[in-house]
Amino acid sequence: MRRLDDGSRGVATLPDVAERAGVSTATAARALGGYGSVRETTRQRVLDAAEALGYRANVLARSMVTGSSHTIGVVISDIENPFFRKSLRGITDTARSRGFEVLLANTDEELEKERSAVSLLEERRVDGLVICPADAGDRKHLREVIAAGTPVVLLDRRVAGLAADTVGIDNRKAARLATERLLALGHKRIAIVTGGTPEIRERLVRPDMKGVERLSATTVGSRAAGYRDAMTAAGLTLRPEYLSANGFRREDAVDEVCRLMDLAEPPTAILAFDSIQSLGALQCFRERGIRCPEEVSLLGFDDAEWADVVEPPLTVVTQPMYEIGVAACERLLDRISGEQRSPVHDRLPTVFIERSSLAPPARS
Amino acid sequence: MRRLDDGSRGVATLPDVAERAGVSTATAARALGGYGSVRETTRQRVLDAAEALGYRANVLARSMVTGSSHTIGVVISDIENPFFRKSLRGITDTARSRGFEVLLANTDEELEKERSAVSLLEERRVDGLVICPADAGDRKHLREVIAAGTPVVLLDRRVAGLAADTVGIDNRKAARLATERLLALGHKRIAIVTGGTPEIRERLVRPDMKGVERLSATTVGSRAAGYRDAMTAAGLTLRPEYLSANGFRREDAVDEVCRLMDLAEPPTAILAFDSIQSLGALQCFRERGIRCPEEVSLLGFDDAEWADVVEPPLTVVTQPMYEIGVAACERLLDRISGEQRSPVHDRLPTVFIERSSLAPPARS
DNA sequence: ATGAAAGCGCTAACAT
DNA sequence: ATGTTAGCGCTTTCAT
Repeated sequence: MRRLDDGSRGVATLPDVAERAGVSTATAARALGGYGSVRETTRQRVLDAAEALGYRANVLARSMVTGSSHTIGVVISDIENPFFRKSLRGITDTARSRGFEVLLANTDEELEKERSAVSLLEERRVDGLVICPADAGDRKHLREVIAAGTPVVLLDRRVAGLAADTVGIDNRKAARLATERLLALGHKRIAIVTGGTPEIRERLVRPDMKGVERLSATTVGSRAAGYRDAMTAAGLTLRPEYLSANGFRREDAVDEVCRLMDLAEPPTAILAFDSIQSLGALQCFRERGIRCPEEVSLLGFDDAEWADVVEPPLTVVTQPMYEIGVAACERLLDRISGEQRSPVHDRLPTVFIERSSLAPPARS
Repeated sequence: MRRLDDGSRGVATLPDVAERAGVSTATAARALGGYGSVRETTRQRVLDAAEALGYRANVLARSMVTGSSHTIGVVISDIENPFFRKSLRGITDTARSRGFEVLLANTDEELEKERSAVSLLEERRVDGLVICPADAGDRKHLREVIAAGTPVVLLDRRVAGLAADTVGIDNRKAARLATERLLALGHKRIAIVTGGTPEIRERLVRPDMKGVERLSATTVGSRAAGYRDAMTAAGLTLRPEYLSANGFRREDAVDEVCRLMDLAEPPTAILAFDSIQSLGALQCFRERGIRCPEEVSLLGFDDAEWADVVEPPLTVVTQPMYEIGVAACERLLDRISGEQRSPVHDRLPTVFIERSSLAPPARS
């Protein structure tokens, strides 16, 4: 064991193992790495020596010469969000099963944090990145990392003009279907709680929600477009006051839903764009003593683990969160192992789970 | 930019920057790293060259020579568990603010996965580890990594005889207090849903729960001991059928709580050892049409984000999950930067949050 | 203040 | 089948 005296950790290195086994480092490396050819007896000798010394390969050193760190970076906005958390699990499970480790970074939807995360991960020479890009703003850093040759796959949100694979769902269709369900129940006053930023709100409230589908925040944009499609197809006029985008946090949603319910003509149904927003709506109902679904129906995106245990049990459109993570990671790993093709956009199917938060509108 | 032609990524290296700036690599390194001494004009020239080439330091190479990867490994059982995920957020936030990255591994409470996770993280030369050790079994791998000189801090669970810092709460006291609250309400038939394994169950059901406090699964053990302390202090006899340990997953908890409620003399109050168990209990109540708290009271550990929105809103004993993560990470980082002291066991305070899932026992 | 040169621990030609 | 050797990109003495 080398350098035990100079204060450093007493870790055995390849030369140590080689010496003990009485072979060259090359042979030791071959035996340990299971490549090239080594006589069986030699291999055994090396393995024994490694075992005896408690040898652990230094993956960093290996990465330096092979140029591959066998690490992927995951950049998501918030691990607290059920969507990302479950996707992350899909990513890590897949990565590990293929011998990759995962470096994690939270951005809290802040562009600056996203930039620094990407930068730090680049410095660590990750072999690729799974990113859920911040909703708006400059995408230079993403363009650069792709240009530098690092494969990137986008999770959940699509970014126009970026040469990266994308994995998510068909948001526009899912939102349209969800809205149609509400419409079929007889609802006409349907509000959306998007969790978007104030800037997004400005786009939402343009006449006829024109151009929302081209919002940089593609998830919100697409879902909003799906909502608009269904509403206009039903011959309904869009009310700007039913289009909410007040921030992605739960408190924001509580405030927003309360505002909605305080309207002279409150909505009879609410479509919440993610589980945090649903939770906010539920909290508002509880605080105000508003009965759901008698007074207002609630339809949410994402089947959080608590969705069937709240009051009322929540009817949801669920995305295959874990599978989205798996698919994203697989796409990435394929690219890393050299697959060449133009960017693909995977759209996984959603599922409608009927529970008890929907009812026809009350006669008023 | 080197090797752009041989197919590798077009990343600039230190020599590239040095060449362009017309200095040696040593000077370039000094300018970039901000150490040693460099003339101001030289430094500027190097910085400009780096900027122009889009130079990103290769942290791996740096690690090789410095011996520090500025990375910590986090080994937890399941990121889906609110406790771990909030702790993880505390860990990552703290690590990042001090310039460290986080490598994540899930173990699903499986010892084998824990072993391999620790091993893989060691190979990556993490500077330290935050581990929530599997509940039972052999701890050789932990002992070894500590012996090899890698600092380790234990999250949530304590392991007897391991020279590692621990960060968690005073589980025994928290459980005793929780049980006393139930007792004060008049409950005598109080069950615990621990989420432990069948092996743990065997220890639980020994006469008078003797020796539970010495269980290898220290969280369950300590909490069970706290429960026992309160029950015996109140002069109550322990009923083995009220001591449940059927697995940590939600379905396990559902089954177990249903079994409890099917007893000839079902408990009038249940103490759930984590939020997953609480969720399971709630689901059982819902499926069986059991009214809570009228027919049975439920007191849970951990304040999950849904706790105030379920029916009934859940009364809980909450651990400062985020703060536990922060403290664990800080302990670890201090050790990494050379702090020497005998292992400490931080016990952060718990908070009791009164909501609506507790009531006096029904007259029967 | 700056440069030359020796590694960190490993892999990968190229020899033998 | 095995050994020799030259790096991977960086930091760090030791000179100058």
